[in-house]
Amino acid sequence: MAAKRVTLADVARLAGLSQTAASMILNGRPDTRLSQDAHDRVNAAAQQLGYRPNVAARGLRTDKTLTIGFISDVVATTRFASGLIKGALEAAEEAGHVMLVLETGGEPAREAEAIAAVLDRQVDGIIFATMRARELFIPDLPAGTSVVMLNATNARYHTSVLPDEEEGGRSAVQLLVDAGHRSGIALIGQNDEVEREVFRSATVARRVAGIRSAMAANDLEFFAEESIWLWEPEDGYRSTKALLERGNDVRALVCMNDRIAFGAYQALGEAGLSVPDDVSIVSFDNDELAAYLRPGLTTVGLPHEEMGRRAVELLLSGQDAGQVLIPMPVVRRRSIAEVPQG
Amino acid sequence: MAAKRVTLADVARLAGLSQTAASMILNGRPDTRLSQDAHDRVNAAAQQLGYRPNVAARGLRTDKTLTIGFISDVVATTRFASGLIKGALEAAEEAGHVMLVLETGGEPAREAEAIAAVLDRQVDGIIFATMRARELFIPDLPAGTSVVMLNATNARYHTSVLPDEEEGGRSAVQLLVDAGHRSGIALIGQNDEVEREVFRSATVARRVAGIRSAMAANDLEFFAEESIWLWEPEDGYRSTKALLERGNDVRALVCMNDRIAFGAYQALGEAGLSVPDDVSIVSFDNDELAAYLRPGLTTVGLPHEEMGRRAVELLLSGQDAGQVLIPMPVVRRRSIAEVPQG
DNA sequence: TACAGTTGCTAAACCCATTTAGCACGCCAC
DNA sequence: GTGGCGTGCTAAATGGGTTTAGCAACTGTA
Repeated sequence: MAAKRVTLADVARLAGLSQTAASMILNGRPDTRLSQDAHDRVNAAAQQLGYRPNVAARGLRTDKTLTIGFISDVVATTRFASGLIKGALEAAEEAGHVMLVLETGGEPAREAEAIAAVLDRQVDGIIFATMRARELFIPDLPAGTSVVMLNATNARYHTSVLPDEEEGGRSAVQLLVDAGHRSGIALIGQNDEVEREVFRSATVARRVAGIRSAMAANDLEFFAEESIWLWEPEDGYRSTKALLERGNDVRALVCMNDRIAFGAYQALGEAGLSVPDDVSIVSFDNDELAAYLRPGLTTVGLPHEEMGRRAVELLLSGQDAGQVLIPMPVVRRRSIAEVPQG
Repeated sequence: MAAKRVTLADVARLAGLSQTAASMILNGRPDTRLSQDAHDRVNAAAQQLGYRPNVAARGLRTDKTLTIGFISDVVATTRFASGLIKGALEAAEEAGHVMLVLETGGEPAREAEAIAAVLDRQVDGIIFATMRARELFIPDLPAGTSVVMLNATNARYHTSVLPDEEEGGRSAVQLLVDAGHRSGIALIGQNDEVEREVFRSATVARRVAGIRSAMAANDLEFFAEESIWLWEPEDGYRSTKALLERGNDVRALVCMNDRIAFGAYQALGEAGLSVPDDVSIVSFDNDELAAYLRPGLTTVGLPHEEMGRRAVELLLSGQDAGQVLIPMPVVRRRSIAEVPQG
């Protein structure tokens, strides 16, 4: 970048005052005793020259760079959690900050590099984000570094922002209950028996807990639970197909995410069953898919933007807020049918 | 960020040499006449203290911050073009650079703010990206600012990276031709008659041109062209349904993008027609949707990652490369059936 | 009149690096 | 013995801001 910028010295010179005076006036320092006239001259000069402070130079002295480091595994580069970035970017912009975005692919070596890179640039704080909520191990950071975990947790840094999965799980079941569903409900994507030993993520466990607690509270039971290792459409398709072939009377499906639900739609369609007249479906995430499906999929959404937003706000507020749970919004579309009572 | 870092002065002190010597040695300056012993002592000291230079301080002197500004309308925050960011992020990382990511939502005021913000931080260059390739108007930048347009063009800054849509358009038609399709081919999403006056984007025009040139080269004609204003699944569904209801003998669809194709699958499914046995489909973008569909959708992909990558490489190389066209990869899945000749 | 207290402003240090200019020493040649 | 040169290193300037310490002039009070 060539073409030298206007500096504070230029402003001071034009205003006929010292650099000190110019600095104090432009920063609106309260206790200074500079005259109104001095204020006017400096402001006019700055205006006239189009002066903008050099953030790097200022940061050298003040240790504030108005810059946040956003380090994630694959958040920026996959579509699943890009809402996290969106919310964070917006909140940062509103606070007059800017975000350095780095991705590590979850590799420890790149992660260490990323941390060093943002620290070298004197960021005001770091947000660590993961696509799938999980405990994140991060190397030692200089004492005093502000950190917020986003969709992640960490033993040393307690401030973290997570979706309120337990409540979300309850909401999903409640949608079915409110529509009058009492039997023929299957869970697609999770089977506690089979998955006793697998750890998917801290939040999936909570989602399941919420689902089960709402089922129990309503005296309901799943007549089937299909375990799925990967939560992709293909898997949802196979799983639902297998369930259908076992010949049960399926009336409603709780799918662990929208991609599974997408596969379920495909299997149901092939079997000549219609959503929601024959089978109601409720799911999680509010993936863009959910709106594309016919009929639209009713789902309990991941509040990614709100989470990203809160992470930045917490980071800049500097307080240790512990775990902040963001409510998961219920997005009603047309995949749940009312069941006549009786 | 508290906890003061190790500075060059610390290293110099520990090595028993001047700061000058330490700086020169750590930067590997060639013409210096410092002794091997001095080199060893400085390197050891830096190692021992875990010294990392303060990029901001260095940038103040050298005008290089190893930081790139990435300003886009909605690239980071929607899933459609996040590949652009991914490629750029990777290339930046490989070059030891870091990216400041800002989004403007396409609003001129936010754009001006974004430009000022990255300029205030002395970035080494700026990449302007758009989700839908288009001519982008940007305010005056200081002379000498390095700029690359990504998936966009600009009158003043000529270096831009775009998908090779014309060739991509040809590829799509060629897939059908190679499979033996000669008739019953419809175009979904574009009708030159209707859309004579609408400007979608520079690249859509090229895509269409490529499609038409390949059709002409093979002596083929579309028997129908469905214009669609928005390219969403819902629109693709309606459009295809309308086409089907007109009772033509549809054998193949060229869809302008994967979301339209998604809707086409739904309409075809409802009409009891199977892909690809009854109707073959080829499309564009290689959206993640394409892999979710059953059968998988054959599509000509947007090479977003490669584009992002090239944009960073061009920016850092500093040369004016004009328009760089990145080939669109053909992604073969199962939505095109072979037609028996005769 | 003299001393203290305000008022209005500035010189200089500082942040952390890079870079320019140049010093001190040893050696060689004449 | 001295001018010239190569060797090995450093003091100080620089980049663009913020901040501390303090100066000079004026006002008010005893």
